[in-house]
Amino acid sequence: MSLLKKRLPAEVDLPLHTQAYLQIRDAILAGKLPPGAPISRRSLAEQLKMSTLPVSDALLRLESEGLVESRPRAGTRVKIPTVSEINGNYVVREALETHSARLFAELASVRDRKRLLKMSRDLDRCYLLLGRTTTPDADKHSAAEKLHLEFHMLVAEATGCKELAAAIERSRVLLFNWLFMTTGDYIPLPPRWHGELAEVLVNGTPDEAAEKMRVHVRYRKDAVLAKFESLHAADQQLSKAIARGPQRARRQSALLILRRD
Amino acid sequence: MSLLKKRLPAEVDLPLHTQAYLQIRDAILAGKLPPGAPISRRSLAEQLKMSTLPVSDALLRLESEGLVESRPRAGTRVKIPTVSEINGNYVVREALETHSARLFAELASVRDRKRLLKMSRDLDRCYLLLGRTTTPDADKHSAAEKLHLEFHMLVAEATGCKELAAAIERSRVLLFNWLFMTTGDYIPLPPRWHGELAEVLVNGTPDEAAEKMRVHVRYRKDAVLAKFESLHAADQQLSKAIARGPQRARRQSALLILRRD
DNA sequence: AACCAGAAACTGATATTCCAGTTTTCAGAT
DNA sequence: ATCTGAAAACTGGAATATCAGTTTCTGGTT
Repeated sequence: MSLLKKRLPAEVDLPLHTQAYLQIRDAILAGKLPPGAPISRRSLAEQLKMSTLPVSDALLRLESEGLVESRPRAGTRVKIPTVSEINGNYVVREALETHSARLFAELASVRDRKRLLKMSRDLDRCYLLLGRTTTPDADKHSAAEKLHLEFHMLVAEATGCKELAAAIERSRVLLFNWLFMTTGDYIPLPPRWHGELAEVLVNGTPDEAAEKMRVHVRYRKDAVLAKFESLHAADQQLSKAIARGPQRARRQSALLILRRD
Repeated sequence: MSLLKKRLPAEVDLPLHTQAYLQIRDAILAGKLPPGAPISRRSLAEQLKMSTLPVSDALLRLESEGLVESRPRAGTRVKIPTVSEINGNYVVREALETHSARLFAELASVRDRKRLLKMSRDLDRCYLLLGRTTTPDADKHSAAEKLHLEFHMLVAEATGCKELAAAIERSRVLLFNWLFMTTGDYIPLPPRWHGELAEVLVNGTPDEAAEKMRVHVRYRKDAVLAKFESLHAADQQLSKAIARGPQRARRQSALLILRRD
């Protein structure tokens, strides 16, 4: 049984290494390949019906983007971030998103401002529902995060600067993946959390927008970091073994859900 | 005659594709492969004494970083940026560097603050000398820009966040390369330009540092953009031909200095 | 049981080879 | 001279095969 779809016909005219990149990336982001999961070029090539060469190209690219880590001649796996890397990611994100917010307040179109307000209401409603459910649902959680991503990308794209939007997306993709590691207990957000943010972005001065966004980005940072630290501590020996260790893990842990077909 | 060094012995234990990446990148940044220069995987592989495969891997990586552009089955060349891309690069850089300045003011060590002040004096002196010379010297220009890069990297590294420093370096490397396209007439800087910046970073509040850095980053932006626009306009048909056109250009222009051995 | 060495299995890296698409060249027609 | 079109040259993409390093397995020793 394969974890991946086989050759979407829609992507048929892209180079194989691009198809491989997109499909592996999607599999990781969808949680089919969770952090720590070993990746075999050969079996992946078989599943994707291509040679190992385009798969290697795709993995090289994913590695340079920080989604995957590889040790020469030993193995490749979905990257398990360190606490320091997560912290660094948040720092970069704060830089990019505060600037994005500033530019949005300065030059977003009326149409985009209205769209942002509407999306903020949807998002708040979505999180509210999520907070009420007794049993944590991974799918709903994932859907909410996807909407959250869309919200921030709307802000970035409304600035009209593609490069800024791309940089923010890169930064967010990593965090998006890592959030699945902590899925289970949900970190609650204040009510109207995004509504208030959108309000300031739409009607506030650029400085106010930037500062509001700064608070927004920082809000989850400490909670996420603390959770990662406790996970790493609880699982110290496994974590250490994995740091330089084998590719094919056979044990499960609170931190990792590893699969071996 | 080869443009590239052949296999540095110091890098001998790195994977070949990494060696290729480093050497090609250095060749581009040193101006041996100027923007627009065609890149042949086969001849490059021969020069580097390896097969085309690691060279392809290296070029794929350089492409994802924006230093090189490739059209399937047509050719690869050092990237010629558009005006919009240069503008986007400046936007991202402003976001990263203002945040870097803010963090520096907040938590840089005394040692790093002193080092920054010293370097700012050296840098100002360097630019002063550059402004006085009658004939523009590409080597001196390059040396000054290298020092300039070091200055900003010191600020970034003193924040203690590796990911932020890496993001700033990526962003700056592109501009560094593009600046060589405009070498010839020098855009003068006010005296004590970096001295004043360093002063605020070292002694000012985080907000003051961020705003000072914002002004600093924006200063050259308009001048650089204007120059690029005029170059593109003056060279419109060639520029257009190149946009989708042939790999091996045989003509020279104000914009491009293309080589064919 | 715990341990250790050697064999087997697997891994990523690389060379070689071939293929199909693009560009260039150049002879022949206008 | 200028245009045209077919062939030649070159390009990047991909498959296959092989190599050397790492990890895992296995069976014998203590």
